[in-house]
Amino acid sequence: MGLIGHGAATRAKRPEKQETWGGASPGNDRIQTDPMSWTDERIATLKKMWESGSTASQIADELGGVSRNAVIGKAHRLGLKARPSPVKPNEEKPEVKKPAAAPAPKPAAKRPQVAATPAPAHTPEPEPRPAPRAEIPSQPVPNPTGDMPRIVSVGPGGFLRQGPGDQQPPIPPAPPRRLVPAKPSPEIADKTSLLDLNDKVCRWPMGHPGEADFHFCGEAVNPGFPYCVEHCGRAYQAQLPRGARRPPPPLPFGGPRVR
DNA sequence: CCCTGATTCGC
DNA sequence: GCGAATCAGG
Repeated sequence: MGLIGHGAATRAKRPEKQETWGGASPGNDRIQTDPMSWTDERIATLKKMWESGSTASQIADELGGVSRNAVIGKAHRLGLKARPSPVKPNEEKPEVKKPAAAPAPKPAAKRPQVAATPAPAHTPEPEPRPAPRAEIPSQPVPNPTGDMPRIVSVGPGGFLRQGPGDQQPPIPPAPPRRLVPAKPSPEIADKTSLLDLNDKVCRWPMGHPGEADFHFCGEAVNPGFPYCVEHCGRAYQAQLPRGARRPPPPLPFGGPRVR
């Protein structure tokens, strides 16, 4: 006794999103009705974007009519999951508590969650972690003494450039992507691997670091450049003036929705 | 504070 | 099955 069930006292109600398609005016038949159920297409888009690394918010915004929670819930129901989640590194650590400090029983009476989770605390899954993977050197460029003659090369874009040393590559060409736990699938048989790199072959990364088939271009370099002619055209681009930002990332999703 | 995803639980 | 409410880490 003595325990008075004080409901949510300071719990501010924060309806994440209560989008109501108020636009559904009477007489408006034809077009899809409110249900907005998870059609196959919507699910497909959800999957695609989810696996693509898009955030739940973006997916929800793209799909429209659904909250990000709905997206997350659906994704989990679909069996999707596993993405860098801010909260969920839970890994039972054996013997890390102090016997003297006591278990420090947490009241945790914040909410009647009825958890009742026995939590066996058994982790019979050692899961052997593969050794760390070598990283790509940003710019190994052995370029030793300045014995390199001043070569003026012409890029595909018709640009002129001095030899290395006068200028450094402006932007790193490696598109940052989701890192994966390194798969043991050396499918890079005839591919140019990290060890195959030298100043004669193109260092343009193909794929994403950490992936099984990650390798390098390996084509003959454009004289004076770390990349071949083709990739020079991608690595060295004129700086666009402010205001002319470049937001055109490939949109491989099913429905190119324009807003 | 914002963001994120995970989870719970009423519907 | 769905998703708001809530939790929790960055």
